[in-house]
Amino acid sequence: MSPDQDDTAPQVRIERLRTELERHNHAYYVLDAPTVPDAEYDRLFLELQRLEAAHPALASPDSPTRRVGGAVASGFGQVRHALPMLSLQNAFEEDDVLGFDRRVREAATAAGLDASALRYCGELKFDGLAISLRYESGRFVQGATRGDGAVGEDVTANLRTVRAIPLRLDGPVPRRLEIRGEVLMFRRDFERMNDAQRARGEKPFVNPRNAAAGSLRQLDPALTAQRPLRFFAYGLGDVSDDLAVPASHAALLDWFGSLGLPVGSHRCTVPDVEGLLRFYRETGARRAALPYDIDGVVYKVDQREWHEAIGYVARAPRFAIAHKFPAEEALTELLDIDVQVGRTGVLTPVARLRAVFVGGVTVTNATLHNEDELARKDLMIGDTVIVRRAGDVIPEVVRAVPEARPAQARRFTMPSRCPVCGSAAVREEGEVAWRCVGGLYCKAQRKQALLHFAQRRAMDIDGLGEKIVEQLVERDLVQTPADLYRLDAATLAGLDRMGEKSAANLAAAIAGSRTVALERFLFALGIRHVGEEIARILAVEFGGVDETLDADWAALIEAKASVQKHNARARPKGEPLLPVPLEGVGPEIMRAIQAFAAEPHNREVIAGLRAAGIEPAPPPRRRNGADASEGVGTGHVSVPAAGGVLEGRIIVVTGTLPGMARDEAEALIRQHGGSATGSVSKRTSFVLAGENPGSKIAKAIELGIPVLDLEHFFRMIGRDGQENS
DNA sequence: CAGCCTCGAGTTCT
DNA sequence: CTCGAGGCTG
Repeated sequence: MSPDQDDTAPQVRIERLRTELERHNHAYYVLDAPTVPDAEYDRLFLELQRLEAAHPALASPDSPTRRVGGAVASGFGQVRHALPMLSLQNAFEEDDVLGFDRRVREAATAAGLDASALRYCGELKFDGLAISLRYESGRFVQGATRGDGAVGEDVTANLRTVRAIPLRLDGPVPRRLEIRGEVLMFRRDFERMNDAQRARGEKPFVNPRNAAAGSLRQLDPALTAQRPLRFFAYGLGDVSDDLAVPASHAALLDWFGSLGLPVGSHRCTVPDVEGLLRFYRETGARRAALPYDIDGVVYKVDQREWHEAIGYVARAPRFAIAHKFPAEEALTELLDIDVQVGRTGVLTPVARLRAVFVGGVTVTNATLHNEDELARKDLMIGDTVIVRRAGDVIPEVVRAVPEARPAQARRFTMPSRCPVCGSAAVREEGEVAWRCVGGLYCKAQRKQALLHFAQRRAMDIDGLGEKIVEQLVERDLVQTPADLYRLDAATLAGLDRMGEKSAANLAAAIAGSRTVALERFLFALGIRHVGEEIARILAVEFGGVDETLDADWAALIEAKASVQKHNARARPKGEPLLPVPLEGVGPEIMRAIQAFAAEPHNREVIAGLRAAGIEPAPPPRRRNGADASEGVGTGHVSVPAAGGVLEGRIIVVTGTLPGMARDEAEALIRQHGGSATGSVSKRTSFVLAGENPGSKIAKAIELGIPVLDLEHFFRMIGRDGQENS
């Protein structure tokens, strides 16, 4: 370089500034110990920016100046993870942790390892977003969200702006190195950001987690750059070689630290499960003092080389588990109890609560289920109550705090009249629920009936949601489902929150729903006790709407009872077993259909629907013998195929399947001759589990029922995995 | 009649 | 997801 430019050529000065700024970033964001005043940092930063602007040839994507954000993305590309980002099994009770320890030791022993040498590493479970960072030759090249575990979104440009993420790693590292960790926001940063947000008249975020997620998904990286995001590394993804990588998990975290990656400060290495539980309790006690939110702790087998040997259950590693803190509870006031009217007229008491922040969201409503439940909890309006987010989602009023009951607290009684239509409300003998007897005269029931009719699993009228139905009923534009087909786009466009375009779309959706499978149509009618399953049975048995409604139900009830009596009798003489008519449909359901069919109003509605051009397509003809399906197959009907690989298997689907809706999976199961049910029991053949499976997994493990993931399932039905675009 | 097993129905918030 | 209740089995 030219010797006349002081002692520092721009190239050298730029490099020095970059190194120094990164060092300050590291001190501030990773070590939490600032080394220079902010003003000094800003001065250096500005100098670097100027130099880079003056020497474009010296620009580099890993310069700290790039952290302010580059070009605006028009969407996020997809990144297939070289190694899938698995989710962890959850433990809620100590017993679950003991079970985890037992399984780890069994698996280790079975793999020929000395279980007495086992160590565990305990660390915090950050409440943020899991991401994966790819470094090539120590340089940050790509970052992706977890997505469904297999494919995530490319958020490289946004992650570049996160100052806690080093753009270069410090030290010898594998040529290709993938770091897994969590992006999150510190509580104090979150508060400050929200204050600013409010000051600008913008909507504040609900909690640090949502703020972090929202910030990371900004299309403009410059916006992300202004958000105070942090990062903690906790795991390893794909690596090109193992040479520099430590053998224990605890050492791995230390190594991350030495490379310049932030790692959680609280962790432990212990020889046994007692040590883990101690760590859990200590962490729980310190939780509020941490600067960020955590939702539990994570335990991992410390010996990394044991991990593969210990193996995986379904999509989750068996060598690690997340021990969650109990559902967060909060105190609030029971302001009032409202009564909602459901599709079948059931009156449901709903608690109106003083807004309270619990488990990461603001809760204002909670169902109180029914009169008995209310009595059990002995709630009075005005009570201070404990609210919990049960099962991770649905808020629940746990109980009242009796000491805090004010003198003017009021007792609540179920109304004897429907709050919507004023009809009588009755509670049938032996039932828990009060019901409005108003039927379709009741606007609440009419609305719910329409919503049920339009729902995806019924007529699938896209765009006919609560808001629209509300207006259609209130303006008397629609009384019955048949009226829907008389609406035109112009009328629809006259509704609030409806433009020309959406009105046209809705009109098209309504018209398009006229071709429908018979079982969906029968389900859509909303006959009491007739859900999807019973509707399917009826469709297969009767093959038509009239055939179903005009059947001699009284005779069928009789016939079924006598056949069952006959079959139940001892038959030593080899008396033949009679085929049971309508298996799964008992007297109660039959009476409900009979009552529906006998109601002239229902017949009128059906006639109206038919006049509107609705022609439910029957499922393939039922075979009397055992011949193969010659059926032309009217299309989207899923009757169990005889002879499929899954014939006779009962399968339960739980969790989110990567790249596939739950219904699709269930349809697939039926296509291959299996049956899909909703609850795990001894009869269940196996459970098909996706991401974040629910309690069904626990039940399956308890009953010793196999758990498969989508890949295994595909293999089982002889279809290759990833065929979705 | 008791004890499963399923299905139906209702629900919260983003 | 959870609860209630109908259907079926022993």
